[in-house]
Amino acid sequence: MLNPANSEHSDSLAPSDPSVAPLRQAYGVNAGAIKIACSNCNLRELCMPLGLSPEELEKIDGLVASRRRVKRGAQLFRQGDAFTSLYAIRTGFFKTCVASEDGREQVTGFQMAGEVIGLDGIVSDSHSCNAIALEDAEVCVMPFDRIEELSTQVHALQRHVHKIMSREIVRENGVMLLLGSMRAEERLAAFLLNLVQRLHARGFSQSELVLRMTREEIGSYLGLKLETVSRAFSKFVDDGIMEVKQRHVRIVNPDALRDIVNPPPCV
Amino acid sequence: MLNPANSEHSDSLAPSDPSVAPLRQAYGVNAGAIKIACSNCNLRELCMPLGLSPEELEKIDGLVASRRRVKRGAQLFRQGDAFTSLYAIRTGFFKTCVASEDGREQVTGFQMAGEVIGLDGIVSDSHSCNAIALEDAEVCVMPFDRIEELSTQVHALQRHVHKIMSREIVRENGVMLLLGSMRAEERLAAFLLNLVQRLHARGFSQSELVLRMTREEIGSYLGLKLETVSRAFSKFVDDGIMEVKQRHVRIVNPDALRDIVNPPPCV
DNA sequence: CAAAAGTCTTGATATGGGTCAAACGAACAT
DNA sequence: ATGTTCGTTTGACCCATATCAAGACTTTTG
Repeated sequence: MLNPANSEHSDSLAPSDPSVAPLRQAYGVNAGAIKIACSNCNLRELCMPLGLSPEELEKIDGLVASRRRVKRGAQLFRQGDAFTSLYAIRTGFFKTCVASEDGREQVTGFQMAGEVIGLDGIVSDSHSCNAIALEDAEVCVMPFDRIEELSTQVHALQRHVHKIMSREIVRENGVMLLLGSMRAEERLAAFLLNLVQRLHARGFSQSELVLRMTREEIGSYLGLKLETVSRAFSKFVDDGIMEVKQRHVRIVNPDALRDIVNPPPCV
Repeated sequence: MLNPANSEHSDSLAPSDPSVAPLRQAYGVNAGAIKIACSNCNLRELCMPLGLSPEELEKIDGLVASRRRVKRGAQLFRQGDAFTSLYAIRTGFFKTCVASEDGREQVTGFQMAGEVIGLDGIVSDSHSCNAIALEDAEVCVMPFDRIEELSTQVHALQRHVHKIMSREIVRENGVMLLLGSMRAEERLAAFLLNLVQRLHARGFSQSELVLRMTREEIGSYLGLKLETVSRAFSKFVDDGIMEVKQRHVRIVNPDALRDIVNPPPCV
């Protein structure tokens, strides 16, 4: 059975940082006084390149100018804001969305710890989408001119920036495939599989997750109405593929979910 | 009236290159013998950064390792190919598309002269989509390791690469909005307006264009079936918004087309 | 604690676009 | 020139999802 009552702590997307906590105790300082340094951060392998030399690591430590807390519902940046920095998510969960002139809104992505947002702003020096925290969040602010400066010195960083942008392009290709050619249940199945896969990579369960977004936000992302999303969830429950209680989801039969996205060849 | 018969030359996406032609004559050499150099290329302002110093320009000239011709229907690269280079389109017209395991295909973009393709390959060192020429084409092959090497020396190039990738991300955001929230006629209107706008930036007509892709390919890009695309065209013709004869399109009432994409506020 | 606002589920009905089918026209090969 | 293939248009019908509506549950606010 799902037990939503006790999961608010364990399913947090912001596991306490074991690499920092001991330091904090040893020197008896508070979080604010600790130098902001990627070399100390347990998310480093998610947002930063691997295999850096000690010297390179030291340079990289200068990348993060500051940290910024964003309350649930607040905007990290909005359409039209001047672009200055990329943001690496330390804790919390975001959505990015674009709005057309006549008010239609489209969620373009959901981002979690270790992922980088703000890439949309580079091309025109101003952001073309909104980034909104879906739960209290903290981000590392990385001024883009510093990134560009350091990229010329640390080749692995340059590589990494290129890969992050390319990954986003490939991700959006996948969403286009989803929006252009999949049916409602296929879309939701693909979405859920993607979410658990990313959460699993961060040490969470492969089968259980807590959605941080509403049915309407899921629907916007998937090009569906909230009622359709709700019905698809109900269908999955009826078919014994998952248990759903509000935003708590447990995937009982992941293979069935995969088969929905990629129907097995009719033998 | 549309006159398809005489437009095969004038509407080519590959205007002859006036900056190269005189050189060719002066030295009595053929195209192959001319040094491949962006500094000579009239598309430079489309694929390369502006405001380079003479020294920087000279360095940039080393970027293009070779040119490659791609026949209509042939693939420049395909899903799974090793990633080595980005390609700047000199002449011709491409589509990029992704395919899911079960054979569904989604056109992710149409690219024309001056645009760069191949960015999808950076993240995993192998391409995740197919690039197919929709008419005989020629591309400049830019080995990506050279790009990264030069980027560390020429700041404007680094900037430029970042902007090109960001632009692609923003474009795909727009397609997601289109696929997620627009109706068939809105999608086609938005698509046509985008096409003429890009063609106009290359010196072609604002109102007349020749489609290089089939109804089916348009439909795949827009998340519609070819019959729906055809019906939307017919509707536009009925409403006097455009004239359509096969792939030749003349936009008679661009304002009406814009109103379809962005309905004017009900006063 | 109660009221209010927000979120989710479910049912009934409507509709935009998909599917199937047929015919036409253009391009191409024999 | 003539048959063949491919792309396009159009009609008839159908279905997946949208829309509208009501009620239940949850969270927030006073």
